[in-house]
This record gives sequence, structure tokens and C-alpha cells, in this order.
Amino acid sequence: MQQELPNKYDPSQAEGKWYEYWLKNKYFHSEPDGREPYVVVIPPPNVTGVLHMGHIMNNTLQDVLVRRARMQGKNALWVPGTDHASIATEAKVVGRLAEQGIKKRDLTREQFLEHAWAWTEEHGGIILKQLRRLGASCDWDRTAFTMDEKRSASVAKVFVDLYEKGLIYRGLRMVNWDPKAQTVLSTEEVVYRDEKSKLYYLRYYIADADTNPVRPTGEEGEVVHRDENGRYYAVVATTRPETIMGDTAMCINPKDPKNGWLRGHKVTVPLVGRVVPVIEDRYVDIEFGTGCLKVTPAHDVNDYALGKAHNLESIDIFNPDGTLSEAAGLYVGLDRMVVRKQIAKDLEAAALLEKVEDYDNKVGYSERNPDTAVEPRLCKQWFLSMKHFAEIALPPVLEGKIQFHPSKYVTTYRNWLENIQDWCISRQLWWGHRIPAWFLPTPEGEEERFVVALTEEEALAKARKMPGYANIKPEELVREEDALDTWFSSWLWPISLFDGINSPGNEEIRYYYPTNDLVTGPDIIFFWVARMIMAGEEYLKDVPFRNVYFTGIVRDKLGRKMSKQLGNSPDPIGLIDKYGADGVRLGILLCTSAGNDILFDESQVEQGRNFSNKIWNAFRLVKGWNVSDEAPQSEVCRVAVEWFRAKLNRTLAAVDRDYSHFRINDAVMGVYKLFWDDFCSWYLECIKPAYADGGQMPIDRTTYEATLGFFDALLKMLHPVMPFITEELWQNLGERAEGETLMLQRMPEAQPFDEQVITDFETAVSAVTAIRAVRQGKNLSPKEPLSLQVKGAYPASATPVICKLAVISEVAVVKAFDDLPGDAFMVGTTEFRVPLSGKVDTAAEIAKIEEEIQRYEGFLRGVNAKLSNEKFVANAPEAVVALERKKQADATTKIENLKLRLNSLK
RNA sequence: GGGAGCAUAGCUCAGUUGGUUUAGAGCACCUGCCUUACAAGCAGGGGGUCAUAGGUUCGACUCCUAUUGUUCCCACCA
Repeated sequence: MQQELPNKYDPSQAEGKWYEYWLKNKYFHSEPDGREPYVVVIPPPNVTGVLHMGHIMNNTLQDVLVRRARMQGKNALWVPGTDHASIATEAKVVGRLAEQGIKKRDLTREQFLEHAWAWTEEHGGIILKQLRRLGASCDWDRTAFTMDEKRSASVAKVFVDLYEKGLIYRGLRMVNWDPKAQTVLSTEEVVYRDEKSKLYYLRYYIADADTNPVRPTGEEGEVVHRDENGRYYAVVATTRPETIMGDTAMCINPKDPKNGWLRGHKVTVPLVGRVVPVIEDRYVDIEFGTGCLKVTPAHDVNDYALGKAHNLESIDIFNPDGTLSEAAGLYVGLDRMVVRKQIAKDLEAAALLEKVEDYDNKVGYSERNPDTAVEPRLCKQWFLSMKHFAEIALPPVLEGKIQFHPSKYVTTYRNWLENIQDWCISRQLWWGHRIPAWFLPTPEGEEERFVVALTEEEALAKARKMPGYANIKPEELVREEDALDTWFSSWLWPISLFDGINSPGNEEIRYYYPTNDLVTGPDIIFFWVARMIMAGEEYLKDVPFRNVYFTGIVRDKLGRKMSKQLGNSPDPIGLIDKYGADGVRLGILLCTSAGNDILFDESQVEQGRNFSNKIWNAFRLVKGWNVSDEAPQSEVCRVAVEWFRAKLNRTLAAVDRDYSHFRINDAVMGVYKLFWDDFCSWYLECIKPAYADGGQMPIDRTTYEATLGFFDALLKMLHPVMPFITEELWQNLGERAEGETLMLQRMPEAQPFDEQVITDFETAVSAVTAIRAVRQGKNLSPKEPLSLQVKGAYPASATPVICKLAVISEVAVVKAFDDLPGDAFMVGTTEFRVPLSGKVDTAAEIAKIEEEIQRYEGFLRGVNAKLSNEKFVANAPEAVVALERKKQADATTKIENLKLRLNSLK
């Protein structure tokens, strides 16, 4: 039976082998059957993305949940897939084309898409391959892509349906424009960042002083500006001087005493020379800047509203790429950021710049192009009306049909839904789902006309039914160029994966939907989570999942976000190579608690690797034993087996509880300690056969079988967390037939156990620890036999354990200690003493006892104070009072004993 | 500007409806050990007036109020 196993676990020997085995036997694959389903859909990573630590955490959590459910006998399914990530991917493709000297606008849509597909095929799925290294038990046969045939058809069908329901419309709105990607963004795709910027104070001269003389009102607080030539001017503060070419008014607050004298005048826009009216609106903040606001209806959301209210002209001075257009008249073709700098200089040179102040403000940036400030822009886009969706998506979360972990995100969710804005779903991109709408020839000056349909044929049929278009030819229909927002496909994910849109009520959607748990980051609660709930309620009248586990962000040890620039993001595959997938999984899980950011450090993965090794060596120990059918079971073995069985059951119950509350790190830590502390440090040490006559004694059959049973249970408990090493060891733990696997074994269930067994064993543990401390303090060899005296209540089962683990030759239960010198300690109210002839430092012992007495007396004072408080005795529950009385009695006993001892020493 | 969360050992966090021997874990740290499973290990040990100030209560880490610090989300102050 002697095994020639190395003393270090080598993950590379096991991981690839078992993953292949699982794949070959299709253990990850699921088909609908009679069992209870358990379903997780992966948050689809970008098709061209590579694995980072966030994915490691997120996918490890999913795999733990899925593997556990599978071992609980459920029909577990984890569906993988990728997302086409329209803006991000298109940007990458445009970038690569640029390297080859190709411009996007020189290509046709078809040519561009060819390049995009080529790129997708080249880089696509790398991330899914990487997930295999982690051990992810996804059903790869079901791998989906948001732009594959079924998913694309689902998107189109939903678009048409929502249009027909009147929920999708086209509207001219002020939208967020990304000048780099040259597409509109949804409000959710704009991230605001604090920025140190400048506030420019500009002179707007009064233009009509000749015909309409300036008359200061003389009001208190009035501020009138005149230059050295006596000309009047107003001062406007702005952060965006480059937009003055679009100014079509200046606005003051009607109640502003500073600027009342400007009322009714016209002013000249500096440099531009355009004469614009001074308008009045309560919107203007009197306290901000000078109280004068320049109004640029085309380039600011508020100004747009003002422009509408006051019937102002709107001048769009930007090109789609953020350079100035012909309409600007000045700086044409220059980038807006360049113009901002230049115009400040020019204004100064023309003596039109009063001053410049430092100013902190928030600037919106594109989520996908973080260096690009979004530009408010007026244009016609496709919108999804959200009121209806907010109404159907709120109740399931508020009523607990869907549970958020942690629950604090319910508030966030609710807030967003209650203040929701319509969703701008069109994007001026080619990579994505092309909007299924066709425009019809429309006479000049008339409202655009279009039809929405699944196919061109349908579109033509629909068009021909419209008045005046009975004879329209196919080539007269012009398909919408825009694509849809990526999230317009993602929101269907839990449905479209089971083809529930194209083929409603099919077997799979009925069986697998709703899914169970979703693991994702809180950063996409609006983008994705909320919208999936909307789609689920709209199309299946049911929630898409029952639980949402929100992970935190993986940061480095110093709390910084991981980024390429900082170089603080470890390569996950490198970590797996170095520490093994199991080590990486355990490492990341140990520091993961729902909703909290996790500060990742490689030492945690090292801890995971070390734990793998611990398991490995425990296995080496157990498999190295000779088994005897004749040898009777020793008392210490009997006690240890009884105790560990109880402990195992207690932990199983605790771990179940932790998992059900999504306290996965607690569950993992529970198993970790059960294995390392309880199983290895105490149980195995108890039953480990001694050496005698130059060889190791055999272990008795009863204990051995029990130990294999425990090991088996432990491997099962560990398997969801550390799938590879557990499979490797389980396969070698007993005789296995071809095709057997740990991953399909049933997870042990907690059985009732006797709490007293655990309590009694803990007495032995405490005594052993104390005796070891005595040895250490006295510098005694761990092997030198000692004897032990016990005074007080003492479980008989403790003796064999103490004898073996503390190397005690004899335990004597005594009524009173003899006069021999020795070291004493207490476990509960039981007093123990290790007689030590000639090795006792009396002075030190006295000091130790006096310190103890002091501690207990302090404690007793607290208890006495409580008990002497009549109100406490009268009001507190009986059990609590009884407990305090027990504390009082116990402490008193202890102090008495200690004093007795003190006296005998003196 | 509005909202939410957090503040417990050097670090990261538990502390489950206020009462379990005057607060627990993991890591880190200190001391001693290469003891035939494991030095990726073993044994032992130190370390916290639970952010501050009030309040409720017989009793507060736990509930309430305020303050300070911190994180996140939302919002059109140029």
C-alpha cells in the first residue's frame, strides 16, 4: 500500500487531465429532464476581451454555485457566451484598420463588417478558452454569441414587437455624442469625472447703446461694466469659450439686481460679432459667476431648453468628430479642445477676456472611450419608452421575488427606476444589430416616413399599404444605417439563450427559465440587470433569475483599481501556471464578500496553493497506512472518530447556511478550517499510528474506513471550490470505474449530532494546548512523558486524547492536589496540574496565579455589579440572570482554587 | 445638491432580531522547532478603551441622534 507520491502537489499534472476527462464525458452538458434545474447564465464578456482578475472572481463564484448545485443532484447548467460589445469592438477594428492605413469611411458597410468578423474570429473566444483553465464547468455545447443567428433574430423580433406596441419611437433630442466613436450614447454610458478646469470671464459689449441708451437702474448691488472708452459691456462666465460661435442669446435672472440694467438690450458675442438678445429666465443662478449666462442651444442641454422656451435659433458649430464646422465661421476644422486654448488667447489679445479662474467641475466622458468628453448634440435617434418597463421591473425586486445580495442595491435600483429616462437605443455604428427599419422617399419639408419590419419583403409590403406608396419599388426603400445599443441584445440574454423569443414556449425555455442566480458587478445594475428584469417581465411574464449576487471590484493591495497603466493587474493565466487553478480559486474566494471591493494580493493565492498542498499531504499520510483487520480500535481512535463525525455534521450545516445566504467566503473558510484545523491538526494526529519496533504500526480497519469516509466527505465539500485536486485525490481514494467522477457525487447532507461530544473533545483540546504551553515554557521535549492531575468535572473521553497528543503517561482525577510542585491551568472550572519535580519556578508561578486572580476578580466585579442591580434582576429574562449567577459561581470557584494554590506555593 | 453604505487587532473582514465567562477569524507579526504526511510545515504567543459625543435600556459592538472621516450611486449650475 506504500505510495510513492511526491511531497508537493503538482497542479499541472492533474488539471489538464481532469478537465479533458470531464469534457470527454460531457459532464458539463445539460438537457432538460425530470430533475430540478439549476441555471446560471454567464455575464457575457466582450468577444475580443482577455481574462482579468475581475473575471477570475466572477467566474469562480459562478462555478462554485454551479458545481455545488450539480452535486446536490440538480440538473445544473451554466451557459457561456460572449458579447459583441459594439462600441469597444468597432473601436478596436477601426484602430487596426488605421494601422494598415485604411480609413473606415473608405470602406463600405459590408467591407467593414468583413474586417470586424475576421477580427472577432481571430480574437473571439480567447477568453472562453482561458475560463477552461480556471476549471469553469460551462456547457460549452451551448456557447452563444450576442450576434449569432438566434440571438440576432431575437433582437430584430423584439425591436419590431416593441415598435408595434408603440414603445419604440424616433425623436429629436439633445443626446450624448461621442466624437471619437462618432456615435450617440445612452445617458448610462456617460461617466462624469471631476476635473480641474478654468472659468473664463468674457466681455459681451452692449450692441444697441446708440439706439437704446444704457440706463443703470441704481438698484442696490448693481454691477455695471465700462471700459476705458466708456463702452458698456456685460461679463459672462463660461467653462467652454469654444462654444461662443453657437451663442444665440445671453440670459439673466429677472430678479438679479446686478444685471437689471442689461434688460432689453442686445449684446455682441465676442470675436464672433453676432448680436444677440438679452433674455430673462429664472433658470439662471444669480449667485453663479456674474449672473450672466451665454446661451448655446445646440450644445448644452439646459441651453437647449432655454432656446426652446425663448424661441432662439440653434447653431450647431461642431462636426461629428468634434472639430468646428463651417457654421462656426471661425476656427473651422480645428478640434474643440484646440479651439478652447486658442480662443482664450485670441480673446485676451482682443481685450475681451476679463479674467480666468480655476474651477472644479464635472465633465461627462464616454464610458467606452474614457479620454473623450461627450458632446451634447441635437439629433434624431431611436428611443425606447421606459415608463412601462420601470413599472413592470420594480415590483419583483421590491417584493423579494428577486433578491439582491447585498440588499442595499435594492435602493439604488428603485431610485433609478423611479427617475428613469427613455433609452436611446440607436448607435451610429456598423458592428452590431442593424436596426430593422426602412425609410421611404419623403417630399422635401415633410416629416420622415419609415416602416419597421423583420425583412425587406415585409417592409415593402408594409410600405405599400401606406397612403401614396402603393407602387413603391424595393430599391426606393433605404434601410436605416444605425445599429442597436449592445445592451439591447444583452437584456434578452437569459431568454435568447433558450431561444425563448424566436420560439416562445419551447421545451428549453419552459424548463430552464427563470434561471437561478446571477453573479455580476454592481456597475452594470442599470445597463444589464434592470433591463433583463424588464425583458423577462415583458416577454415571459416572469423574472429572469431569483438571486443577484453583486461582486465588488478587484483592487490591488493598496486599494487601487487594477489597470494596465499601473501594471498592478496580474495575469490570471500566469497565476494559474504558478499556483494552480485551485490555488487561484481559493485565494480569490477567501477575500470575496458580496458587495465589498476586494483587495487582491498574490499572497492570498499562495495561501490557496499551500492549502492544496496540505490536502495532498493529508492524502499521502492516509494512503500510506497499513491496515490491520485484527487490531482492535483504540480508545483514542474511537473518541476521535466520534468527535470528527459530529464536527463534520456541524460544519456541513453551517456551510449550507452560509451558501444559502450567499456568504461564500464564510462557507469556504468553514471548509478550510474543518480540513486544516479539525481534520489534519486534531483528527489525523489522534489516529495516526505510532512507530514501534522500528516500523509504523498498522491502523485498525474500523478507524481506517471511517477516515476514508471522512476524506471522501471532505473532498466533496471542497470540490466546488477546488475541483481539480479533489477529483485527482478522489479518483485515488478508492476503486473507481471508468467514467466515474467526483463532480457528480452527492454532496453530503448534515446529520443530527451530539453537541456534547464536541464540547467534551474541546476540553481535551484545551488541556492539550495548555500542556504544550507548559512544555514550551519549561523547555521540555515534546516527547518526554508527563503526568496530569485533574480536579473537578472531567469527561472520560478526554483522557485518551490528552495522553496521545500531549504525551501524558497518566491522568489522575484527584479531589485535591498533592504537595508536589507543578504547573497548573484551568479549562472551564476544571483545574489541571502537570506535576514537575524540580522544574518549577515558584516565583514565576506565583506571579502568574496572582495575575489570573486579578483578572477573575475584575470579571467577578462586573458580574456582581449586574446581579446587585435590582432592576437587572427584575427586568432581565430569567435565562440571562441564571447565566450571570453561573458566571458568578464559576468565577468564585476559580478564585478560591487559585488562592488555595497560591497559599500552598507560598 | 440628493441618496446609500462603511468606520471593530498592523491588514482584510465576521459579529445572525441588544444578554454564551469583560470582543472573533484569516493573513501579517514574535518565539521555539528540519518531530519519518506536509518548512507550501509544526507548536506556542502578543495585539483591539469596537471612529467621536450624547441618548434609549437593568444591560449597547449591536438601537436612536449629532459630529468627523471614508467609499459609492444619482443630479442640467454655466
